[in-house]
Amino acid sequence: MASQRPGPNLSRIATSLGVSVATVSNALSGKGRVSDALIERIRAHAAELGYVPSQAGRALRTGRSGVLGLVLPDIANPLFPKIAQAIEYAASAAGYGVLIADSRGDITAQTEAINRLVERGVDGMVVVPRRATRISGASCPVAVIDTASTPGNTVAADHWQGGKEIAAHLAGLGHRQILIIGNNHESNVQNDRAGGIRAGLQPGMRSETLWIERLEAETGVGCRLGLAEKAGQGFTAFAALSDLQALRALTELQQEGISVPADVSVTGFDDLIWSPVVTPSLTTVRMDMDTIAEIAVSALVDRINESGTREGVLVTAETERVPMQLIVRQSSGPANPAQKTSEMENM
Amino acid sequence: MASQRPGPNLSRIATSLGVSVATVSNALSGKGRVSDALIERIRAHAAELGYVPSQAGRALRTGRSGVLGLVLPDIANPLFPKIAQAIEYAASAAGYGVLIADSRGDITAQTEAINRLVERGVDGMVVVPRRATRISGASCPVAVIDTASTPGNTVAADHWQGGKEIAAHLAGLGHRQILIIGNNHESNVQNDRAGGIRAGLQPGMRSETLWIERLEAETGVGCRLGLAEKAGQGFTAFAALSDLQALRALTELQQEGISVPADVSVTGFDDLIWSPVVTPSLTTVRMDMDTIAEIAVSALVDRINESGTREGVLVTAETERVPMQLIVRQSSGPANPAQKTSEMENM
DNA sequence: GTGCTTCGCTTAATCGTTTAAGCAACTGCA
DNA sequence: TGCAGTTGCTTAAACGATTAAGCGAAGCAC
Repeated sequence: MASQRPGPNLSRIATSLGVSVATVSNALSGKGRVSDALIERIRAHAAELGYVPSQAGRALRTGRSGVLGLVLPDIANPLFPKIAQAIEYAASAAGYGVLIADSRGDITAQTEAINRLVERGVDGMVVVPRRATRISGASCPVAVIDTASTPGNTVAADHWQGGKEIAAHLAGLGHRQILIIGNNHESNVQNDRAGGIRAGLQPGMRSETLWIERLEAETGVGCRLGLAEKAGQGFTAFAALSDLQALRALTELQQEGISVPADVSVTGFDDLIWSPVVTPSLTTVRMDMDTIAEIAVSALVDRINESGTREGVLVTAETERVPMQLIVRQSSGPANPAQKTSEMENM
Repeated sequence: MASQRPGPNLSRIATSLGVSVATVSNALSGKGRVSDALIERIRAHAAELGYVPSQAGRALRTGRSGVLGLVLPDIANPLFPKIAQAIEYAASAAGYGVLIADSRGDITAQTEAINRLVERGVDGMVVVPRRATRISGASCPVAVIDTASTPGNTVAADHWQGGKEIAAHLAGLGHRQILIIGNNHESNVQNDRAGGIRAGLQPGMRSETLWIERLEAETGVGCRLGLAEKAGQGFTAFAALSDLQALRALTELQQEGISVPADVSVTGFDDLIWSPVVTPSLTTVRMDMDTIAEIAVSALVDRINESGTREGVLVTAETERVPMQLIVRQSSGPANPAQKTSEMENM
């Protein structure tokens, strides 16, 4: 019934060559004492037979599955592709597989998802936490990717610095009144980004923050953001805390006849897939996901190799903040002098 | 060295209760002959100790890992979140974990990714193939999710029918000249969608197709699509084959002062994350990913359970096409009579 | 009461790998 | 020659689960 694996195993190689399984194992892993000649013969024969070690056998013996878990709790997060891709790449390079667990946005489901991963015997996991959830002690090393201000964060993009880049960019273009557009004021990431923008403002500049979820709670989902009115009040730059909000702002402004970047500028965060192809293409700030993933995975792998005891621990990395990179495109331009003052309110 | 798993195992439960491991195994799986009373005692004790079966041990013995592979070769595909989420959910419901393998868009890497999954001992895999690649015989059951016209396709959204829905919708609004905007003319999915649109046109209607990749090959990446000129030629509806292209069309039109939907209509495909929140919100066609994933996974699981021999086979499902659902939003409206004829060319 | 079946549990083998321990044979040194 | 140390391989015991086979005891029929 239990279909035997098709490929050859150690013992097949061993009998076929007239040696013991232990020798084959040693030869392939390079661990024990085997003569160079025999190592060569064994390796050649293994390759010829297309030998693939059984992860199950190895996992059972070593207590290590060679698999990392990836928990992505935010439903349909547009960053998902980049994160998953980067983590998979880094893990794969380190010889690990990646088991995904999505909790469909549900907070209790996050714990369930983590448990499923643990039951499957992952050696560690990378968690991109939902909002401000604490990771309850899973029984394996955990790396958290969120933002520096999240307690227990392992590594993340330097959202604060990204915000300062945006502020500096807009300041350099002559903007004085900036409307920050965020989605959720409880998000650590968005708060850090907004904080960075505010910290980067120069004397004489002011900002205001619009949280979409709050607005939608009053006015209904998908409502107008009322950006035309804000432009009338003298705001010349709209700094969204994510490209998704930037896109929403951009299209709303365009629809109401306000030209970007001639009349006002719009910026985003994350360099999501559509940012280069919309018109005008979006000025944004990109996170170096590959580096972040590599740091997270190697911190995890280090901890796995070092600790014999399989305790659940939040791992730490040397580099906690990875710089973000400003990508200047068409959606940001010099401040329109006509809108610099508040005279437009009366138009 | 090999850290022993923290939790209790069968033998711990067995000795603790003074019975044999086999009995414990039988009691928990409900397979052998064990008295009801003892089953109850064993289950209770296992639960109390927080027993979690070792997947490694089970996998080794049964030859089944309880893990499915998910191969998503298109780099940063915006559908990734929905697909991964749906597959993970369906697999999880069927008691399987999901191991991801992204091949970063590289075609040879697709084979590598598949091999990595096989080496990790997946019981089967779901492949969303890149372009028109054939899946070379992996040594496990494979379900392909692409489109009906792809050879070996297991299940997919009915892209053709989706196209017809769009055509019918636009026809009903009085549009007569439709510009189909696709990205890649080698994509089976996009061809089916375009074919469906053309098949759905009514007498007196005509369509033209614009492939962005071709245009970009001449004019450069991120170039204008020249939709204003097309509008001048009498096209009143722009039917993109993906929401990404729809977004590109929408923003280009808005930027050039053409109002959507007052002057022209724009539609997309896939109901991607931004579609409801842009202004105007996008009329699109949504695929039922949950159903598709469920069909793919259950076809896979059926095949896994039935076949003792672990051959590589493309599995088939009863339902090959899952209907798509038209989502009418703001970006499509009645055809503007002023643009119906070709008089605008001279304006 | 004898023989047969069924019940309820145990024994033991097995999956494929790793790795500690053991054991010849050989080397080097006195 | 004798003894220690090294080399090169083998033996065997795990890891944790599943499952076929075995085996007393009890139930049942004649």
